[in-house]
Amino acid sequence: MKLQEIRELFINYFKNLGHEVVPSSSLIPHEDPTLLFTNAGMVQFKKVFLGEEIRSYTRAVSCQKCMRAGGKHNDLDNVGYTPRHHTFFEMLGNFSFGDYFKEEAIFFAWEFITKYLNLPKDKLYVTVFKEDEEAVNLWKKIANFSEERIARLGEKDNFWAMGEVGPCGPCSEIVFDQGEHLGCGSPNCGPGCDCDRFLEIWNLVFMQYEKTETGELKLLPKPCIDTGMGLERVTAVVQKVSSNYEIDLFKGIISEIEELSQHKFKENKETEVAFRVIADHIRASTFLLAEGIVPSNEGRGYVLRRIIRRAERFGRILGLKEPFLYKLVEPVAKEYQEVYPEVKENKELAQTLLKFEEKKFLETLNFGMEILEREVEKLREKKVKIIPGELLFKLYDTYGFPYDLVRDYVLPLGFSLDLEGFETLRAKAREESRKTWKGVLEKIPSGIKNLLEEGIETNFVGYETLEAKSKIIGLIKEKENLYVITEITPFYPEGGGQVGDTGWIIGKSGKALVESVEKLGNLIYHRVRKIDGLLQEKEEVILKVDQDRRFHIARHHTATHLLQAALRKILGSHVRQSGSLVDENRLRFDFTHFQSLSPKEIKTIEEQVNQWILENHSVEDFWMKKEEAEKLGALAIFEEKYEDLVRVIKIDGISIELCGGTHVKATGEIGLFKIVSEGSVASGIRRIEALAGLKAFEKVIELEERLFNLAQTLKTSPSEIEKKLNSLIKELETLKQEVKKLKSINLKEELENKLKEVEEIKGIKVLITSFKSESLEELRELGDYFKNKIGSGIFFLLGERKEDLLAVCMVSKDLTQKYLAHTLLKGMEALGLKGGGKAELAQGSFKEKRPFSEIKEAFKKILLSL
RNA sequence: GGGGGUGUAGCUCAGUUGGGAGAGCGCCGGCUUUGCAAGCCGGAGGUCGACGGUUCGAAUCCGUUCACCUCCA
Repeated sequence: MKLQEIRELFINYFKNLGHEVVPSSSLIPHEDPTLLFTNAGMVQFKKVFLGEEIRSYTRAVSCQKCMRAGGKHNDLDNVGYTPRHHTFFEMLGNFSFGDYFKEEAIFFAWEFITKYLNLPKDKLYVTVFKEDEEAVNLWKKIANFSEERIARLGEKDNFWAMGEVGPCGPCSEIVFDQGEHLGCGSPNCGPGCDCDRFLEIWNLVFMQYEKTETGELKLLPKPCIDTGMGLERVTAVVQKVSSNYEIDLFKGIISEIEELSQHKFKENKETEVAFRVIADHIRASTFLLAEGIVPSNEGRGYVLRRIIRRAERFGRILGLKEPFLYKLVEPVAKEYQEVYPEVKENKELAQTLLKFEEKKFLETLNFGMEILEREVEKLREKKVKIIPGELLFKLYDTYGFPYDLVRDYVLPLGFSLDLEGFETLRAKAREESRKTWKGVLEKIPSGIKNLLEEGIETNFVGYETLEAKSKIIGLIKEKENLYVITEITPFYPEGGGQVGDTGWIIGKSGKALVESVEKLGNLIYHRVRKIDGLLQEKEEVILKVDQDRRFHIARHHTATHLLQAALRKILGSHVRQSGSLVDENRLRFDFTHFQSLSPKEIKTIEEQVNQWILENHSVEDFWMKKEEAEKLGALAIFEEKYEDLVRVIKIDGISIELCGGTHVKATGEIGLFKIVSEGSVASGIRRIEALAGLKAFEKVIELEERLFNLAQTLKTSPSEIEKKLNSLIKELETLKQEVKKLKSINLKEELENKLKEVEEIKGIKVLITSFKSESLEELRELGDYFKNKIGSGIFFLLGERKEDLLAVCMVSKDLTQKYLAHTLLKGMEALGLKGGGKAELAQGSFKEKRPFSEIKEAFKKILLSL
């Protein structure tokens, strides 16, 4: 049976038992900020289990894509060395939300495994929680198991909990005996053993308790079922192969790696590990990229980068030293595109990004290699034969150069490695990083949190109206700020990249200016200022949004949607929003794209957006189920949390986006759209800033005015500016040349006169003179002139500035044996000079001005004294 | 969120207790050559990432900040 068939069989089996077939949710858990990736089938049902969400069904079945890398579950470093570990895998599961419980769950599992997958009964065992006699009895009854086929294990293995508090319960795992030859040989070896012989294939969780904060276990009124069976693992068992990597799904991927590397999968232990790593990681990378995650140096993007780099490193073992991963996207897509369309849709994007990332890693490696070579050379000179832990760590930590590549390079050169030192430093750094974690800054006023806990919510009516009457239900003063909470409000609270509204709250005997509006849960609070008179609790007030400002914002927001649509149309569908800011003055849009936009592209984008504005498409908003919106192809921002019912903004024929913001009614209202800047925010992410409506018009006027002013200054018309400017530049250049010539003639005369001032002291040519110069640089140049002219000698030049005198002392090289410029200069310290320098050149300044003659005499004295 | 590193000419980089901003490649002009490759001579090109401080004087020392690389959370 193929993997594909097992997946279908499982889904259909439970579908026929009345289970709702729920599609896999995204690898990015939108509803759970504590989780980096979806790591189990139950993640998307978490809220249902917690009783915070109610669905129209009570039984569900799913095949969920999962990722275990980074975060709590991290299998990354095991992948390759074991036959079972994956970063990416699929999890089959059936769920009961207060519907059936233990007996049915066990029965279904048993029936599926024995009757549908036809696994031999004599190879099957189970483990149960040691206190769960109910499960023991059910297994005896349903599977006809004798006591020795049931292993009773402790809390660590067979008791499951969602977190510190919340639903939990015992679980039971179905174990498959792979045969004695894989066993550990221990006399205690049995179904609970960790060794390769007894393979856990299906975990059934019986959620029957709720753990309270005091640690007490309360019985749940409606116990639930959550099960999970790794698809790759069960397929391996069904297909009777000894590792997950030998199932049908990996065949195409493995043979492509063989083709590329000219090595065989099972050539030896080392190649086998490398093949597994690459096969696993390319699968994970393809799925992550297909979900819109881009390699970066933090969060999920960082995990992706690590996966790619790890694959790259193992590729080197197979002699793959050029980018190759991107060539493996194709065989991965082939296996999955039917079931996961996102893989097919984002295939090209995944290939491009992978290649880009691979190239970057090669650069990193080259750079690290250079440093390594240099350091190794140094060690050789010092006759050290151990690579110190500090060096290993520095290469790893600072330059991202993996330790095993260092090993491969230095071992043949006869070095050993201080691994212990390396690990110590690494552990220290890790500890340091964890320790300084500060947690999120709490800036929400406590009074508002209290209101939320009381269950108070605000009804937002700002989509329909800009003015509303309501009752004040909260007045909170906290530090400098005053907050007003009303039953309903037309004020849009900051969120979704759109700034909050401003406006006024008007009561019978008071008026307040709304400065900012924020939201906590469903509670909207206004921060207000400048109270005219007094607002009172429970009072009826009028809430009035600043209408002009709101329209400016709406134009910018709708323009943002048009911009995104235009970017996708012109640059490609890999463009995804990765941040956006909309206020009354501008819009800022960050998106994934890996090179800068050409002026031509920018122009085309501007033209497209303006074209759509002229076509005056209608802008509609409506609420719909999230799944339906996704089916329509609505663009959703990743990492953003969306409820089941979502608001959709549809610009007729152009774009559909999930969005909570405020918009214009038709694109024509935007009026004009103008991009003002394009640049980079981080690697792979570009930023565009643009203006809409009146703000764009104002910008154009401003540009026009500047042009006009420029023309006036240049005494020409705006159309002639370039011509005029060019001729001016040319003129300036010739004038510059002339001035230089004249100056040098003048200067030459002056300098020649100065040459007459040269005296001989102790047989040395000495020149002490002053200039009307304000810069040390000039004095140095003058000094150079004399030095060239006279050759051997000592030169002391003074310059005059507003506050002080500058001094430069130069000694020609042949005299530096006896006279040092900086010693000569230091000798003048008694006159208030500060400075220093080297043998040939010293410079400084006199803090207070002194007559030239005095300085000259002093300098001569010093010379004579030496 | 924290640690480490980098930022100097168009590119790759040097710049040594703080004391004259440099090299190679590229670019422009001239010469040499039948032409090309090359060679010779000359030239342009720098807010030394930004801001602030210390100092007579900062690319260099200190502080802040930004960007990029990298390890970790």
